[in-house]
Amino acid sequence: MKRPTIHDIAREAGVAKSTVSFALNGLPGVSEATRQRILAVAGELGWQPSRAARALSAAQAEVVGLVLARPTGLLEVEPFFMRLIAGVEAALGADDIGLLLQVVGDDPQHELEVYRRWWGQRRVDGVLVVDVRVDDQRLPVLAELGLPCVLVSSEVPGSGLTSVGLDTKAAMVAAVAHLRALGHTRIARVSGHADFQETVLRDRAFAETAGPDAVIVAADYSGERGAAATRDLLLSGQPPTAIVYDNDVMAVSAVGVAAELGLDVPGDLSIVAWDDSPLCRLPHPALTAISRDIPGYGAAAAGALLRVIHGERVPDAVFGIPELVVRGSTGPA
Amino acid sequence: MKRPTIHDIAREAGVAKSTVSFALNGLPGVSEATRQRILAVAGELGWQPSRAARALSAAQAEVVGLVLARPTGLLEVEPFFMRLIAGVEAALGADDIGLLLQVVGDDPQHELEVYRRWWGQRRVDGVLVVDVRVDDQRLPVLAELGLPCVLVSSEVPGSGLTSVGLDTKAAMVAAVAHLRALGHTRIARVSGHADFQETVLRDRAFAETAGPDAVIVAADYSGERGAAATRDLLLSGQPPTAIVYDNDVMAVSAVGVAAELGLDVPGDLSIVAWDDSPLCRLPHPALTAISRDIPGYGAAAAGALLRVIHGERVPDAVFGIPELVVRGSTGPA
DNA sequence: CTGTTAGCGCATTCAT
DNA sequence: ATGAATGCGCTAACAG
Repeated sequence: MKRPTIHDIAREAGVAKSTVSFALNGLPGVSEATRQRILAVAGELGWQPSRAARALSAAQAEVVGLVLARPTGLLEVEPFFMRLIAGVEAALGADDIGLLLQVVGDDPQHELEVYRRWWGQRRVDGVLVVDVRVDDQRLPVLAELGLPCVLVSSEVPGSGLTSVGLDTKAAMVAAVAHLRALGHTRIARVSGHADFQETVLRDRAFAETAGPDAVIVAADYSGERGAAATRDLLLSGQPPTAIVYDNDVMAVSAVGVAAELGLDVPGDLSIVAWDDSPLCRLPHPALTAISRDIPGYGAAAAGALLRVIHGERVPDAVFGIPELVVRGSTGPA
Repeated sequence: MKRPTIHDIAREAGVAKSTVSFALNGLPGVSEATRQRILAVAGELGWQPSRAARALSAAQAEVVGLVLARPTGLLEVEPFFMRLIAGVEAALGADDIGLLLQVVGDDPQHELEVYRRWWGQRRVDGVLVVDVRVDDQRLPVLAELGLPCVLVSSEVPGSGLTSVGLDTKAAMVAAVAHLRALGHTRIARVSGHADFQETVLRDRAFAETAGPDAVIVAADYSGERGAAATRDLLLSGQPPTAIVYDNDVMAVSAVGVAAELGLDVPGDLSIVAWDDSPLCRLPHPALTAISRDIPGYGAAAAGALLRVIHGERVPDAVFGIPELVVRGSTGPA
């Protein structure tokens, strides 16, 4: 009544353990007849390989890790991560690789500590790294540790680490062009964490697209900061007629701010969200948004990680084509 | 330049492997002097235990699993899970137990398949089970497999499985009492998945509190269904003046519906959300909500799971005291 | 084609 | 107090 082992199968089938191992792993060196018999016995016994034993022997955990390092107040309402994870697991599932998740506060030291432990104990074979910052202090450590990883981020030239990115520029162009076409000239943007690399890229893309003096107010992806930034913009001397937000959460909060100030959306203010999670359909009017295939993105990143773990040298990649989904929150200037 | 093992430490310190093992694990049978020397050497060498070896030897994965089985459209915007996970890991971190996460579509068979694999391969030592349904088909399987688990749910009498729940009745009473005090008499409720056990409990609590003929419209936690239910209610012959929602997402969408219908919140409609995630502060007015310590709840459930894994018989428990946080979305009838 | 054997790194029992 | 020996379940190199 205990877990059957290869040894049990061997005894039951009247062959040697190694024969069983070969048969089970589809390796040559076993006659088709014996292989079938072994498989049958394994099936009857309900045998499943022991992960621990396999991991020890193969020196492979068959697990990849993901650390989420944001204050939970930010994490829990940010749909991006669950969507990413869903995609990651789709790619991992085929090889039956597990995903070890760790959410740590906002402490980069803590995050590095997790990587050191995970890799030191070979608890994971590699990790996916999100929220890459400018001059990210994690990157050199990761490189030095030799922990296989893929940056879920645009490329980071000096790092020597593989990245899988999204086309930020194209997305920004789509958003701004849409607003321009509606006649907007005073277009502003409320950005995410100022020291995320992605934010800097969007800053640049926005400046190149909306003009160098287009206003950007820095926020941090949270509803609070997003709302505050929106208030600042709308109560300023020259309020914008359209605002592009760096995520859905801040864009949703902007609808609230408009209501609070008695402004009509999109009559007085057009709003563009970024990511296009189901959050965009919560407010009225529903939000026009930059839409990207986040699950697909996660799957691509996970696929790249598997190859990196496998020892391949994987080139940086850019995933997918952003699209603008027009809903009620944008209208003529 | 490769990973040091206990053997290396033993050689370096001039003792036997077992002595090193004893010293490292704080077991008696080693002189204090040797212990110190061994610890010093281990530190110099940067030794870390191999998880795979330890797991094989101890027949313990030191990992617990969590399967999330909802359509991703629902998962990604539901803050509950990330908050729960944050709490779970807080409890797991102390013992350095990992959390293996698996998101599967909406397929209960698929979920059971995951449990069978995880347990068959001893990839996890136990699991946390969420979204418990009425006559949940997973429960007997879990019990039969002998996979240690804790239901993140109110108790399920016949199941033989340990549960950690929240005080649903108290929460409902708080919500309804608040609305009653404001003079509301036509109070309705928009519920989550009809076949979740929690929904049934809330149905009953609502009927007991708001009166047996208080209207309940069944939805599924999604913004779409929540909005549709709200529309149904508000466009009916006797529209309610207050609605209690089973989660934050549907409550936020209700603000949108009110705006769409030209109704004032809370002037024409009072809204109570359930969970009190940061989502509640996104709309204007901000949402009054039933607040529960979800991270704490997750930690409690994880703690119970650890004890179950340890072989203890853990009694069902109810965690924490729900509170009503009053914000702008509720007002006099 | 099949069986024997020796690790993987750690825990632990049993002698010394 | 310390060291030698064995097993966890699987893989793989080797000999038969």
